[in-house]
Amino acid sequence: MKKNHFYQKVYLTVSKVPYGKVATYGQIADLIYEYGSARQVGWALRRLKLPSKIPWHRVINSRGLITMSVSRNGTDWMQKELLMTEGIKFNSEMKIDIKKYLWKPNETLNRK
DNA sequence: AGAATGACGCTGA
DNA sequence: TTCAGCGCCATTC
Repeated sequence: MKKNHFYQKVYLTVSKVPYGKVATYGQIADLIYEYGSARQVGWALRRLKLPSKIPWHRVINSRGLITMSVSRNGTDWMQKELLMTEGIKFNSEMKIDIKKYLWKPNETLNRK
């Protein structure tokens, strides 16, 4: 893959998400690829093989939900387990308080 | 090369 | 606020 550079940036950005925080696909996409390519972030994580040093479980959709998909071979529920381990509380609908846990790249990441 | 798919997001109802 | 529809774009068939 020639565009492996794209994935590297995704992994790098995701790695910067601090413990107990979450980021959305759109947020990551906006940081590395400009607005509009949120889906490609999902592709990058899908290619990621486990176990991985990348905190991929901290990446969720804008609704504050874990995107469930049969294509993930069951890694979706694993994500929930990992997030709970980080102290993130889930709602009755497996929904988290994204307003509280959303990562702020502005403060955590060094300004560009 | 063309069409379908997908770990998403935004807007409108 | 929640649900459905349309749009984006790289990867895969």
